[in-house]
Amino acid sequence: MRADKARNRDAVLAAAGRLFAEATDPDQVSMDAVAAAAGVGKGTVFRGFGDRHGLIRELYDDYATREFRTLPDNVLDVLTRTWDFKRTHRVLTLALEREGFTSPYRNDSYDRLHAHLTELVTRARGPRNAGFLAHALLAAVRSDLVEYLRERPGVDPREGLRDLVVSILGPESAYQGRGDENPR
Amino acid sequence: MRADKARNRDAVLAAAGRLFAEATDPDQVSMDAVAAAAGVGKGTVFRGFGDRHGLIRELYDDYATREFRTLPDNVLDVLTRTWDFKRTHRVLTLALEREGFTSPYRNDSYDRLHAHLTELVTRARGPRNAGFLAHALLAAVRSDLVEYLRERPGVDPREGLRDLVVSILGPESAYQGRGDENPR
DNA sequence: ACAGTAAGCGGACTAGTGGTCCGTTTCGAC
DNA sequence: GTCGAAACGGACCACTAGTCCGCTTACTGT
Repeated sequence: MRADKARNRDAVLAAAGRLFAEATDPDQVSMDAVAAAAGVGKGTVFRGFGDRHGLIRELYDDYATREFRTLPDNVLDVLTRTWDFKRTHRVLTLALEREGFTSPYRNDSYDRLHAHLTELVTRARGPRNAGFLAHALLAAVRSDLVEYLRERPGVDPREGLRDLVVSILGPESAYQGRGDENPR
Repeated sequence: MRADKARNRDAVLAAAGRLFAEATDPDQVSMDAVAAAAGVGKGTVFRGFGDRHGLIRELYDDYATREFRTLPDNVLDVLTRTWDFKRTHRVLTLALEREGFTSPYRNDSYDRLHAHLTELVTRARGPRNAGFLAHALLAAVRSDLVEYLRERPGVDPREGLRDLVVSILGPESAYQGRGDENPR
C-alpha cells in the first residue's frame, strides 16, 4: 500500500468522523464535504471506500472495535455500553442503521456483539432461541429508539433495560459476571 | 374538498401502493414514478402529501388502520400480526422506518400499537417500565430485522417471539386473551 | 541517481433525485 | 353562464452519489 494512499485514508476517516460528530442529521454530511474537509478529491474518497455506505461502515467499525475490544461478560453491561456508544456516536450510528436495505445487520460489529450475546444468553437459559433473543436485546438499543427516548423524559431506559434483561435471563444470571462499573 | 382533488388523492395512493408492492427496495420508487403511474403531475403529489415522507406515512397508515382496526388482547398475537403485516408490506415498511431522523416512532400506527401493548404489559406485570418494555417488544419486530431473519433459515422468529413474550409477561399472562387463530 | 511504470489522484462531469413555482385549466357557487 | 378561487402539471432548480480520465506521484530495479 502506497504511503499517500494510507495517509489519505486516515485523513478521510478523520474528516468524516469530525463531520458526523458535528452534524445533527446524517444527510447533512455529503461526500463532497468529506472530501473537502479531508483535503482530497472526491475520487479518492470513493476509490478508498467504494461508496457512502462503505465509508460509514468502516468509520463505525473503527470506533466500535476500539470501544468493544473487550466485551463484558454480563448482558446488561453489554447493552448499557452499546446504548452509551450509540448516544456518543449518535449521528454516525443513525447513518449506519438507516442506509440501505437490511444493512444494519450486515456489519462486523453487529455480528460480534450478537455472537457474544448469544453465548451469554445460552449460558443463562440454554440454546433455545438464544439467537433470536440476542437480536431482540440488540433491537432494544437501536439507535433511533435511543434517540427517540432521549427526548422523552417519561421513560427511563436504564431501568427498562434492566427489567428486560432480568426477564429474559432470570434474576440470578442477570447479575452474574458483572463488571465493577455498576456493582450489583 | 374538490372532486378532482379527492380523485387524484386516491389515484396517487393507489399508484404508490402498487409501486411499493412491486419494488424490492424503497428507493426504487421515486416521486416522479408515483406521479406518472397515478397519471398526475408531480406538483399534485407534493401538494397533496407535503413530501415523500408524508406520502409514505399516509399510505402506511391507510393499510395499518385497515389491518389493525381491532387489536388482539394478547401480546403475542399483536406481535405476530405486526410481523406478518410487515412482511406483507415489506418495502413500504422499510421505507417508513428508514426515512428521516427518528421518524419511525412518530407515527399514529406506532403510537396506537405502543399504547395497546403498554396496557397489556401493565395488566400482566404492573406499570413499572411497561412503556419501555412495549418499545422493546415492538423493536423485536422492526422491519429490517424481519427482513434480515427472513433470509436466515436458522432462526425461527415465531418461536423466538413466543419465548420473548413468555419471558417478559410470564407464562400465565402470555397465553391469556388468546384469539382463536393460535389456540394454545 | 534516476528512469520507467503502475498506482493513485482530483475535480469536472453525469444521471437522477426531491421539491418548487407559476402560467394554465377546471370546478363549483351564485 | 360567469367568475373567482382552488387545483393542476411539468419545466425548472439545487443538490447528491458516483464515474472517468488526463495528470501526478511514489516506489522498483538497475
